[in-house]
Amino acid sequence: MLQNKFKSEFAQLASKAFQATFANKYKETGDETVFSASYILENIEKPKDPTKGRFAFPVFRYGKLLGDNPPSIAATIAETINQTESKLIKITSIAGFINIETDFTVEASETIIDAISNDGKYGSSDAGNGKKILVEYSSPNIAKPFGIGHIRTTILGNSLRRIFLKIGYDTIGVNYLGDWGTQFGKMIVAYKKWAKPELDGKETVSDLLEMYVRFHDEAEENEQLETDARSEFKKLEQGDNENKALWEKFRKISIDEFDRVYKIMGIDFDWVTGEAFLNDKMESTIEAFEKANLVSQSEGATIVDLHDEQLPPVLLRKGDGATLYLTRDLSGFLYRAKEYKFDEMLYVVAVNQSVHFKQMFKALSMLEDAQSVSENDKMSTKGKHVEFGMIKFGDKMMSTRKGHIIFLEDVINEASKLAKQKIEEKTPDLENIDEVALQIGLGAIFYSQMSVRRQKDVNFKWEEVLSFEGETGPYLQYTHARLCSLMRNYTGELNADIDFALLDNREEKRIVELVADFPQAIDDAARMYEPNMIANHLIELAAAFNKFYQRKDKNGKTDKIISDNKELSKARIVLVKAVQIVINEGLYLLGIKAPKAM
RNA sequence: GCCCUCGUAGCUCAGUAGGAUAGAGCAUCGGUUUCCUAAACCGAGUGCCACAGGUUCGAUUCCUGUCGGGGGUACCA
Repeated sequence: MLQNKFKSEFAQLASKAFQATFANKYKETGDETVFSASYILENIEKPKDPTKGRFAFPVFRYGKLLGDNPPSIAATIAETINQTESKLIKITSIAGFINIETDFTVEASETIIDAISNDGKYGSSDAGNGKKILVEYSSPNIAKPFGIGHIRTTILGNSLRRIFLKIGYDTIGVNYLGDWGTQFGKMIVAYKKWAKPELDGKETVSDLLEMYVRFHDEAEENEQLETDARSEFKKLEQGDNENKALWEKFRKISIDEFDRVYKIMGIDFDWVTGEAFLNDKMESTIEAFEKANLVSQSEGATIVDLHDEQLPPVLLRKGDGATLYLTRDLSGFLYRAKEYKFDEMLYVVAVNQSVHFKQMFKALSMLEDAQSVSENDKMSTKGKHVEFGMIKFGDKMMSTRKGHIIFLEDVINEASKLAKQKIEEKTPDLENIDEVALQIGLGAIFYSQMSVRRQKDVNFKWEEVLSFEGETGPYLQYTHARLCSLMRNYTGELNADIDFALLDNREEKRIVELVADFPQAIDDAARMYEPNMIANHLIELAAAFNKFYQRKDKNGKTDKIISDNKELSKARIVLVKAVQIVINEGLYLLGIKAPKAM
């Protein structure tokens, strides 16, 4: 990264400056590490207020060591550095901070050339080379519709997959369908009781949902239904033909439906699997725990006691012998560990399942301990629950069981309908209106999920998801369309001979910095499993650009990007191109399409 | 009861490897277009950063406790 060039230049010079100016004290302290270039490099920070400087280095910790006050130290070091006539950086100091300004022409030219020459690859890195990461996300339940409740895992996971690919990981996006479990007992009971013969073979997911909701309604009055459901599921697990046929039917209806919705949304997976896939792997999982002497019987169930006051035991088998979700997840982990030898396994699942994952990782760790797996070969430490907050609707939690659900597709339709109205009003000549309207509608929905840190609970509000103004997906898309429009309008030459020094106003400078910092935003997002950090960065960049786009000159007239001043226009248009590349790529990482016009 | 998580402007939220006077959007009010896409831009106001301690030269950020919201706490997922 370009930043490192400036930072290490500073670190070298500052380290020397400390030696030169505080030679005696420097020796006395006996602590030379804090004066080393590498230590200084590590502690360079970015001021929250960008007008303070490109980078900053606080010297407070040197106060005691050097027996001087921080402002004075900062001033002395700054002065010394400035005497060395560095071409790359210029130093000022204030109140204990050394502020670093970079040579703007160097930063602008290198950043813009880097972005343009790499195009879509700008911001890519090899940080993850040789490493494999699995990202499990979306994972809808068969026989249930795709509700708004699944939106966060789907959008977050899709984005994380793209982010890790971007930084060089061998990335495998996994859709782990909920295609097994007691809920199928419920569905089977419901179907056998209430299926409409005339619908046979034509049932849709809504029909399935109707039965599911009816089951829960009636089960409140009639406990027998729950018992029946458990026994139907057990029959299914034992291979009962009729139940198996029903299960396959439900599964097919659902998967076809999911595929259709994923296609609309532009969500990709590398491996679509499910719980049922693990059916023949369950026995060996339970055996492994038995061999490790970790299994016991309790209240009729087969359990693994985690010996942890905070964690309930893992139930491998229920009292009736059937397996549970956790049993299947354990099997899934062991299978993936063996087949993929991953370096990380991310589970993008809501926070209300955190105990489940704690139990799972603890059980796996105990298993590996019992098997004397060496610390280096342990897989149990590589699982990570990437948890996110719940979606509420009108202060109520969503609940499929109560039929309390907003269909994702309704949200998509509503959003694109609104987008279409807006296009017809603003740019009626646009060619592919329906396509762009969908992209914008999805942009609004996707962004609404990315604009908040994942840990937070979110309230689903139509007016928020359908908002196209301010900090929204459509704002970013609009900015992108504007950038594309500028490039279409530019008819001048675009040779390599560009005078970057012409980009000298504050707005242009800010834009260059944000373009330069884009790779860092990607790394941060990956480190924190937090696409929100990319979304924030894009908003900042788009805002900086829009400000520049509409800035006025001394006479109060718009200072246009494309003007009679050919050299200036050329320098500005390459900046425009660089911004367009970053926004396009950033939106891609969030799973959002960037139309060229809207 | 215990565990996890969140608590920043009227509303929704940034501020995530502790730093310099805490920032955006929405909403409200006012302004900008003889058109490089006004889905934009400019201007105006608002904060005991839930509360109380602690660590630190420095805490919205880390630690402890309290209060409040949400989630979870063996045969659902």
